[in-house]
Amino acid sequence: MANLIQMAREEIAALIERAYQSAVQEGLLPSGVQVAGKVEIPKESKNGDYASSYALAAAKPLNKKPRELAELILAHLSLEGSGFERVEIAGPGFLNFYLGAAWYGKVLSAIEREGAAYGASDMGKGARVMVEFVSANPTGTMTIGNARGGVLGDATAAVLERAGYEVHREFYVNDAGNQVEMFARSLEARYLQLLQGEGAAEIPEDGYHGEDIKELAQRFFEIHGDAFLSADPARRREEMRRFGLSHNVEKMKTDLSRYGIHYDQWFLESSLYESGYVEETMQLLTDAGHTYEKEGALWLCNTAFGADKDEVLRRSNGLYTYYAVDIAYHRNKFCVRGFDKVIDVLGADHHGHAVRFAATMTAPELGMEDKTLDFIIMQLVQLLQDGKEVKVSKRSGKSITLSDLLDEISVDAARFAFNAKPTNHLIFDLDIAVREDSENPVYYIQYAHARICSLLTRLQEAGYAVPAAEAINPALLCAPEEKALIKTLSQLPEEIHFAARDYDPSRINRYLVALAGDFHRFYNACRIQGEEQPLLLARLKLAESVRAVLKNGLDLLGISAPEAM
RNA sequence: GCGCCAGUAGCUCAGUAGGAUAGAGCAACUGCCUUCUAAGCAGUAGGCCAGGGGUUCGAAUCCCUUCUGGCGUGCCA
Repeated sequence: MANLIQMAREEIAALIERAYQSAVQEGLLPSGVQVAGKVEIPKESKNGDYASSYALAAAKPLNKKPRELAELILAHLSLEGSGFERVEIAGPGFLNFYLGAAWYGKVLSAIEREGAAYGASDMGKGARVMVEFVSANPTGTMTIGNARGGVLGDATAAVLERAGYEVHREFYVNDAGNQVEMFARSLEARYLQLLQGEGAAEIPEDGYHGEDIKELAQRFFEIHGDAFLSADPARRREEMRRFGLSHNVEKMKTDLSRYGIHYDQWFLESSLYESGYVEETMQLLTDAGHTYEKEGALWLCNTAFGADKDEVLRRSNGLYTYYAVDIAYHRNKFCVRGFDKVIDVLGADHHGHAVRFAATMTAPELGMEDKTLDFIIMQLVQLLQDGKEVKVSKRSGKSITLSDLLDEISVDAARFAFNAKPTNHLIFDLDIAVREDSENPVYYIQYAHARICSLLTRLQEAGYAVPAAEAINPALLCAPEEKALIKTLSQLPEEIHFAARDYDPSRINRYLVALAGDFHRFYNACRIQGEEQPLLLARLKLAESVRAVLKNGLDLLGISAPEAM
């Protein structure tokens, strides 16, 4: 699990610390001054492979001019036995370090040795983390927003797994409560309309008016005929509810699976009612004195925990609210199932809920006050077609569903496009996503992979096998394009580390674009076939390493790595 | 009103807990295939990092403030 970048950073920090101590010994600098000089990778390689701002940061506490201090450090700095071959002072006092050839060889060795695990770390130390995502209401079809949430959640989970967490992917099925009741009533109305004409029944005011409800009623009719026409309405609705939910949940499972998303668990909201856990949780809050009754409803005194308003837990009609069940659900995640950390991926329209729920979490009686619940709030997706915004409206039936989308564009393109940026506002341009050409960056990456595969085949036919990392001379890989490429290869572990830390898997997309770009530039500048054997073998090894890392990253994102295009 | 997210090239976006001359991709223009995939590469052009203050050696980045946009502030989920 080599993070060669981090190792290089630590090495530089140690080299400077040693130089500082050595200057102290000679009485040139005061002792005991702790300065955390930052080691960074300069934007331009002419400023070194790594640069330390130590002299800039330490100038004041050491009472020296930055440039002067840098000279002093440099004079006491020994690169003997380090991965660096050269260090110099530049600009206002940066210490710029240049890597030696052996370091480049180490990168290729690490990729070879670690294989598909390259980039992994033990950051999570095996902690059990649940990522709950999509959790679309089973009263309808999944939207573009769910498509984004699916990719974001799945990719975040993948990145956390690679970073050493034990990850559990969960879909929360809202198969109980008010919305489901509305769903059943809407279905019932459509069923009755089907049998007795439009005027026979009316969809409830807050019901579901979409075409999908009509279709579901039609299917129900095809199976049961008019058997439920004269049945007890409560029984009829129960039957239709069950039918509708199971149909919709199956559809979601199918669509998500087609999308490459597989859950460890589909958790039923209804199970929280059945186990009495909702009731128990409410009792807990009531016993603790955190609730009050007002106008026939039971309220949670959430302002006592710092929220901006109180929440209704039980409506005056006796039904529990989403909020109440959500408290029970999160208690279940932490206290029953024992997750160390829980991440909820939510749409921006739920951010208010996230803020208020965080307040509720601090109620000590719930047993979650010291637990980690993180929210990934993604801004809404704006859909663009023919350069114009497509208004998403469930009611008008104009919304584009996840399965519509997958009929239009490849899973690879969708997974890439929805992970193209962090959680902020995303503009999804259908016209670009549909295109299978260079306008679509996913093909840029896949093309690099396919190009290398073809290259490897050609060389194999010519009798050259990919050598072991130990067998090549890394000093031969000295062209700027080769060095840049290897440095980018070395960055995957760091990228995964940051992606896991910040819950930002879109870093991997950007990383892969950069890696593909570095490869294409290398490919253009450096030939392989026809070179002297040592150089040919070194470059062959480099190409194979790039292929492996591209595959590695694409796998992480659930995107295919084609061998030919 | 209050809260959350945002404002960087014509468009879509990066900018790795403050670093050196602000970067990609697309679109535009100019070149590069008799040799490993041109779905590629090289180059040109394109910027008051929304505006204004502050913090310091140094700010797109941190603080304050104004403006603009999206979302939230339901006995909806």
